[in-house]
This record gives sequence, structure tokens and C-alpha cells, in this order.
Amino acid sequence: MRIGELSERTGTPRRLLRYYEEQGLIAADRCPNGYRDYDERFVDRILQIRGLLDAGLPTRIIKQILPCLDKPRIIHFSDATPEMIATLEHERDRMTERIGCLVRNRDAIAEYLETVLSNDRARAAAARQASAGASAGASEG
Amino acid sequence: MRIGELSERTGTPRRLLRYYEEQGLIAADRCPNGYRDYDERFVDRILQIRGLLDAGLPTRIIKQILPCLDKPRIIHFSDATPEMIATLEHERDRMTERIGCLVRNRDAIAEYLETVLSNDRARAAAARQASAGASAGASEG
DNA sequence: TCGAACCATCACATTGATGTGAAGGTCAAG
DNA sequence: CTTGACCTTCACATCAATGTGATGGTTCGA
Repeated sequence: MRIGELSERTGTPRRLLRYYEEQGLIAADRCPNGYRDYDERFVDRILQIRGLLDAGLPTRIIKQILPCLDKPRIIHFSDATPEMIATLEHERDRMTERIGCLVRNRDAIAEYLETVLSNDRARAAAARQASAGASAGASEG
Repeated sequence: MRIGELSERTGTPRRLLRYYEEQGLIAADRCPNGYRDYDERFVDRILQIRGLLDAGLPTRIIKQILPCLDKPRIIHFSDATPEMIATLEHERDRMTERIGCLVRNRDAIAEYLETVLSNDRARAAAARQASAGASAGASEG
């Protein structure tokens, strides 16, 4: 598929697909005429990249961890230098921290929403109650 | 405490503490001489802000969700407009997505590391084995 | 009273992820 | 053969978060 289709299917501006390639995150084939040529797997790959970018990882780091995430990981045994291992361990820990932070704050938001919404429900119930009482002739003043 | 101490205790440049204030994320008291004056609670607050920034949330959003995260949330019932509720629900969902993405990729990294490291252990064991065999006089060509 | 170590504001620079548009090549359809 | 919808590269603009430095006020101890 060409860049336009990949762009549509991933909701990613062409500009950024070229940018990700420039940053070494993806490597597209080229048609004889110079057009970029992507296969199906790029769809998930782009989505993964965008998710990680959105989660705060810079392209530099994404570039490093992406190769380790392919299914047949047999190939990558030899090129696992000690520095690479250290980087991966560090990023893994950083991601765990991020996850903890996001979970804490998301749960706090969820709890807040739960409180506010249940409060709304109670108020709505009270309003129904009051209107029922009013239609029965009573009023509280 | 003044800005220097808060900076040290949170590992955050003074420049950024002022920036966060400018963005409305925090509101510091002022001493008579104009110096910013922070109390203990700012330490956690700054750490929370930095965590969220690191997790990809922009200051604009952090500013919106922070007030909902304070412990005595009784005050915030009235100012919970429908738009605010919608924003919070949206951000909660976005955070859940981010969490999912981070968890998936972190686990993949962890699994990769596990594989590589266990491979290393096996190789080390094999090396020990070989050296023991060599010291016993045998060799495999 | 002087200097060091704080603090203040202001302003300009940088970096990474993006937006946008120009200038031009390719290709299928009319 | 031209038009339109793709594609290419290149370049400059923007935005948010951050770095850095200038200029000057406050406080405190020698």
C-alpha cells in the first residue's frame, strides 16, 4: 500500500509517516517510481509507535525498543549488547513508573466521576421525589 | 519553603516551577518581599505534575484534572459542569488507553529481557561446563 | 558595608513532534 | 495530451516544554 492508504488506515498524517521513517522507526520499501510501499504489518506498527509517543516516549527510545518487540526474537540474541540490556531495563522501569502514575490518577478521576455522578443521581431522585410530592399537593417552604 | 528548596526536593529546575505556576498548575503564596512561598503539599503536587507530564499529558489537561484529585472533594460538586464531566471521562479513557499501550510494550520488553538473560545464563553454564571438561583433559573440536 | 547566595522578571534559544506549503514527478482517466 | 490525484523532497512555521542568561532586588554573614 502507498503512503496515502497507510495514512488513512492509521489516522496519521503523511508528514508524520515520513518523519517516523526519517527517525529510523520504520523502513518502507520503494516502488520503481520512488513511491513508498508498505505492507499490512505497518498498520499495527504505526499504531504502536503512536501509542508510545502519546505515552511520552521520544522517538529515540521507541527506535531502540521496537526491534525487541518482534515475534521471532531469535535473531536479536547476538546484538544484545550490555548497554542495550541496560537501556531496556531502564526503559522498562520508567514505563512501570509511568503506568503507576497513570493508574493512580486515572483511578482518582474515576472515583471523582463516580462520586459526582452518584451525587447527580441522588439529586435527580430527590427532584423526582419532590415533584411527586408537589403533584400530590404538598410543598416544603 | 522557597523555590530553591522545592526545586531540590523535587528535582525540578526553578524555571519549571515558575512555568507550572504560569500555566496555572500551582499557585504559590508570596512572602512580603515577593519571594514565592511553598508548603509541604507542593512537593507531592510537583511530583504528580511531573509524572503526568512524563506520561504524555499536556499542562492544559493536567490543569483541568488536578482540582478533582484533592482529598476533600466535597467542594467540587457545584462546579462540575457537563463539559467538565465529559472532559474528565474522555481523559480517563485516554489514560486507560495509554496504560494498556505501556503495559503491553513493557511486558514485551520484560519478556525479551527474560529470554535474552536466560540465554546468557545458559551460555554461561555451558562455558563453565566446557571449562570443567577442558580441565579434565577433554576437548571438542 | 560588601559579597555570596538567594530571589524576582524578562527574553531569547532550543528540542521534538507537528503543520503547511512550494516545486515538481507519476499515473490513470477523460 | 491534459487534468487531477496521487507521490516525491525541501523548507520554513508552530507549539509546548525546557535551557540559559541578563538585569536587578533581598538577606545574611564576614
